[in-house]
Amino acid sequence: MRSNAELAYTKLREMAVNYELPPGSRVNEVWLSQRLGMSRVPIREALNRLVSEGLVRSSAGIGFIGRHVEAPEVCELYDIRADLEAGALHRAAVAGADTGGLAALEATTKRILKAPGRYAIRELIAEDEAFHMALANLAPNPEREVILRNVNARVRFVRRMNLETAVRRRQAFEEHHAILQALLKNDWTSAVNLLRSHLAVSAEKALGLTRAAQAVLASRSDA
Amino acid sequence: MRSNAELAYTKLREMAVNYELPPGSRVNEVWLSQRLGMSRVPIREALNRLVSEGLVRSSAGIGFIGRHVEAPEVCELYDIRADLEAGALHRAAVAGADTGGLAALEATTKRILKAPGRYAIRELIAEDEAFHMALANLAPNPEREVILRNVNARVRFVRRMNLETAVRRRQAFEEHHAILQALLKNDWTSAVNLLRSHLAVSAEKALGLTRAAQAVLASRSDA
DNA sequence: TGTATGCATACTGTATACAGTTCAACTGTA
DNA sequence: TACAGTTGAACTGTATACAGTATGCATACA
Repeated sequence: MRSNAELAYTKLREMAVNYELPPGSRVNEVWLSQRLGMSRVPIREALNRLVSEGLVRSSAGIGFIGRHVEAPEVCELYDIRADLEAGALHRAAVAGADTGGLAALEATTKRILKAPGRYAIRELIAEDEAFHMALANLAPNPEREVILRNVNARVRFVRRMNLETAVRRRQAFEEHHAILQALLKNDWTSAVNLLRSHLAVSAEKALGLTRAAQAVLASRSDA
Repeated sequence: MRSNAELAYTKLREMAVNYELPPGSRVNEVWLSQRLGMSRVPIREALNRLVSEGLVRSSAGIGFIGRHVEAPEVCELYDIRADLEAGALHRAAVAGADTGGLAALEATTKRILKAPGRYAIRELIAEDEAFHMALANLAPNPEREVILRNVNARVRFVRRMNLETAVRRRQAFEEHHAILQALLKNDWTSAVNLLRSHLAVSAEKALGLTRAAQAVLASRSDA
């Protein structure tokens, strides 16, 4: 039986990732407490964890504050992501990691490329993140995985906007395919270079979407 | 006036960094509450934040547990550190960052190299961390800085053991000096390579010290 | 009409209480 | 002597209460 604090953490983390905690404003603890059917204490415990994860802000005397889409933050997180993912792939190359396990990933990528338009955005996001995590985990490092999962969560909103058009979907998964082709040929140098380029394009697109993301959130709070 | 939760966070974080919370055992909340002169609530709020920062463990029904020195974790954190720091320096190179501000760092490094034995270990640790952070911040990225500060805190204990001998001190700061020399000549390629080598050596030394660190902690708990 | 002030309400931070759980110490038995 | 079961103290998770603070709103004044 999970504790109330754990339940609160799961729910509030999901809300924070999706910008459902009021961006730039105080998070109303009493309202959340009624909404989640528990006292404020486990909610505050969960919010404290989310503060350390960069998913909620806090301010003395004010309490907890919903995070906002910030272009500099998106940029910084994509840079971190690029350095950790490319670094991991380079480490896998140096270690001569077995790439056989990527065949399943290649099959999935091909299946998506056949008809990118018929996939739910949330499935594509999941596949996108799984692809990148699988590559990084060719050089296993649980601590790096924790950081990447956090970075993924924090940029998921703009990343998903980046995959809303068929054009961008096709481009992204074709780039995945090219990376996988290189890896399956054990052409590590090409794979690392292709990954870096892919991440640079993704960062540029995501950054370009921060204004649109902010507009979406603004219209939500007007409603 | 800082809140009790903030005071608790500062104090408990310091204790966690120094392995003063019982490694592998339950953290006694009542004892801490008496010790810090406040109720358990702000202490639990602080401990929750430290859980998300990897400085404390938690287990359902058991509560909070002090972290241990783990060789795999040290290794993983050093890999992350290497990828982020080298990545940052590479970004600074690409951006043609101004290295003029490093002259002060070079002066400090030279001063330490004159008589490494006369410095308190805590000063050397601070200078070591400041050196690396200054290099990383040649390509400013506040989110990366947060991660690096956390990684530094988590490996500080073994890192400090690595600087307890004059031999290792001299070696480390000579490597700093070489990196700075390359940077002041705008030889970015050499600087990145020297930094990578330096970090690899540091990782190896730190990893070699995990057993000794574990022994130190074991003898503490026997006392 | 705009701004300042006062007040009431809502909210935060945290102390305390309590039900349920964990664990160390003890006892009985093989 | 070792081990399983029991017991009770200590501990955790969290609900509730409350003092202090933030904020929104109403009123007064320039």
